[in-house]
Amino acid sequence: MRRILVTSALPNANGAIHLGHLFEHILTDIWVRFQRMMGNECYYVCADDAHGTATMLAAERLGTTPEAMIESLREEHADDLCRFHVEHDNYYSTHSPENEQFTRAIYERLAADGRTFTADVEQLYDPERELFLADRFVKGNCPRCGHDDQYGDNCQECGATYDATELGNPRSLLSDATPELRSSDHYFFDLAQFTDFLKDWTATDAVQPEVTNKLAEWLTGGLKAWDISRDGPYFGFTIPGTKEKYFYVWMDAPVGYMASFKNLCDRTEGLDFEDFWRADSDAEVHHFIGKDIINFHCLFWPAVLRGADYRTPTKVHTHGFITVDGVQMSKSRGTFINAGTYLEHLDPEHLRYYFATKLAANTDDVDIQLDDFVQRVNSDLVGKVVNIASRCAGFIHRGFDGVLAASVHDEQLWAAVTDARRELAELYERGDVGRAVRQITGLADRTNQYIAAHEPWKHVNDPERRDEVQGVCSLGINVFRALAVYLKPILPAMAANAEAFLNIESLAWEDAGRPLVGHEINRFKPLFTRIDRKDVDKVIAATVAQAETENEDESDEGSAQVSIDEFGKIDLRVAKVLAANFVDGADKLIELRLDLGDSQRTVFAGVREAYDPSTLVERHVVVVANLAPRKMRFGTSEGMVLAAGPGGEDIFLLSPDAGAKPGMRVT
RNA sequence: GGCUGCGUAGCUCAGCUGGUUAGAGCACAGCAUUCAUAAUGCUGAAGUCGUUGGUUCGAGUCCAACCGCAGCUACCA
Repeated sequence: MRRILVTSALPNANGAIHLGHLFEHILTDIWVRFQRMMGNECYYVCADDAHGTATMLAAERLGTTPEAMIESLREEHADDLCRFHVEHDNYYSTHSPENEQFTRAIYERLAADGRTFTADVEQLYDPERELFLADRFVKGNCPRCGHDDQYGDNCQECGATYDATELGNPRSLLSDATPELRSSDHYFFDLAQFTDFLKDWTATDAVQPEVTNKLAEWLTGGLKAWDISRDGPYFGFTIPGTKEKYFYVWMDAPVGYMASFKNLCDRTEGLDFEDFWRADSDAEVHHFIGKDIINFHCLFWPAVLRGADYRTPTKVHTHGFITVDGVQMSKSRGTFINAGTYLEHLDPEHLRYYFATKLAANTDDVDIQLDDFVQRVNSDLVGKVVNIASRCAGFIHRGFDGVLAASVHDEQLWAAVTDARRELAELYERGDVGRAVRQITGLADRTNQYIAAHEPWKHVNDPERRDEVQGVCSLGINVFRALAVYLKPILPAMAANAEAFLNIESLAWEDAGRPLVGHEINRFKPLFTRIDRKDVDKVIAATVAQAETENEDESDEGSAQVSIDEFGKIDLRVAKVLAANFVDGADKLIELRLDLGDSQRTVFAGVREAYDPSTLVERHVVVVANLAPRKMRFGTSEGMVLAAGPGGEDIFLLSPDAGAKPGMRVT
């Protein structure tokens, strides 16, 4: 039996849990649940990352203390994640006595062994707020291209990277004051001492190959010393032997993994911290992180552990980012979806399943396509997997008093299902969950084919074929049970419903290898509900509404409004319909030939249910003339005709009043 | 700019160390079916595998350049 400690990256204590956090915690949780099903001893800890200037400033703005603010957020975060069935053994905070103790002890060990040094650093200082300014709190002119309004680390316009002290006309974002250059002693961790160790370590399978490649960039370029101190005022832990020097948040954040685990050990009988963390521990430590923080987890963190004589991570599992419908999550688009908003309208397992279908052991970004989300859940889970149980259960109850057959009707099908558990276990272990899901739905397909081929509904009243009907439907139920086992790491609540239906104890992985025979099952009740696209739209609308309220408070950035310039980019024109035709093979589209005055073009419009083509010819419509052409199944659409209404039969095309001519700009 | 990764049917993706007519699911069309949460089955249509050049008897698969997308570029959490 393996002993495994698992962590997800620590959410910041400065905002709600959103889709990005959910992705990481759900994929970690799937792995953890799988390990537990395999009989391994697996602990999963996390915490809020509480420290930093941002926390301090946010608390100040709210008129409260950082401690009060982070504690209420911690509770909210833990609750949100719990409601998505993410099963942490401990959800702690980096602002904890354990963490302070570990961080200081690690630092003292590093300092005693000559792994640290101090040096003078010149930094911008806000004389009004009386604090040193991190790069994100300074703006000025880019030293290379001179562009205004650039942050202190790199230029959005020309891509240059530079030091904040190089900015022209710098100003503090906190006070608008002009920062002064001040020098201060900083404490450094001498990362370069660990270069050889890191070269070896990053080349092992402790990290994915593409991560190894990426890290080689830093390793061959020469590692710089890592500045681990910040000047006060700062919300964090003070560095031993100093006044007003604090550990940089990234110094104590990963130590927070240890602290959270220590806190768990202290209240768990028989669980020993040192068993997992001493240098020669044979337990495993797995970190799940996003690709934005690989340098912290694959360079700094292993080096710090090594230098402090702790064990290094067994594996760092790096994943990509979440996008929604192809673009980054955005508050104004309504795709910066918070956990709480989602839960008001949708089932957490819908999201768990959809994420699972997208999971692979690589660092590619994952795109959530809202239509795809609805379809996959409805057709895969409800239409295929759960449907097997649903269609078989009735026969077993009506004809056989709810008792399953005494033997397996089709050994070949059962073997395929049961043999899959070995490969599926490998896929879960590797994190190739999407592939596992595809195999599972493939088995469901095969089983639906099998049931259709034997047509139990035809033979159920034929006394001679009663045994066959019972056999077929019993095997269907058994396959469903095996699939519920395979899906249990992803869908724990659905699995629990299945257990109740099947009248069995908690499903274990090896149950997929043992059929239920001569067993009485309970009546079937829907185990899983389908998604209504309208509920997805409600989540989007609620998120947009939130963004708008936030904008009223601080109309800083990310406004849901568009500027006149942005509106001006959209070229709306009056067009005359020259021809309109049905499209062969399409039941929603009409192909329109439009006259835009100086040009003609073809546009496909989804208005067939509402309009007869012949009534459209000669009428004027409003068209988006500079919309990127879109290739569709029946041809390329070169624009979009504007219409109002929810769709279907309720579509109403816009028209200009009499006198408008084709080609006229709509403004 | 440098680096990492990605670019295969309308959409999501498989295609391992290069080898016969490029696969699956969703969506779409037709047919069948009615046991099932309008679920299921069968059939079909759909791709110059980002572009160009190269290596090879043979390349989606290897190499180069280019184009596009995403991310990183160390005190932003």
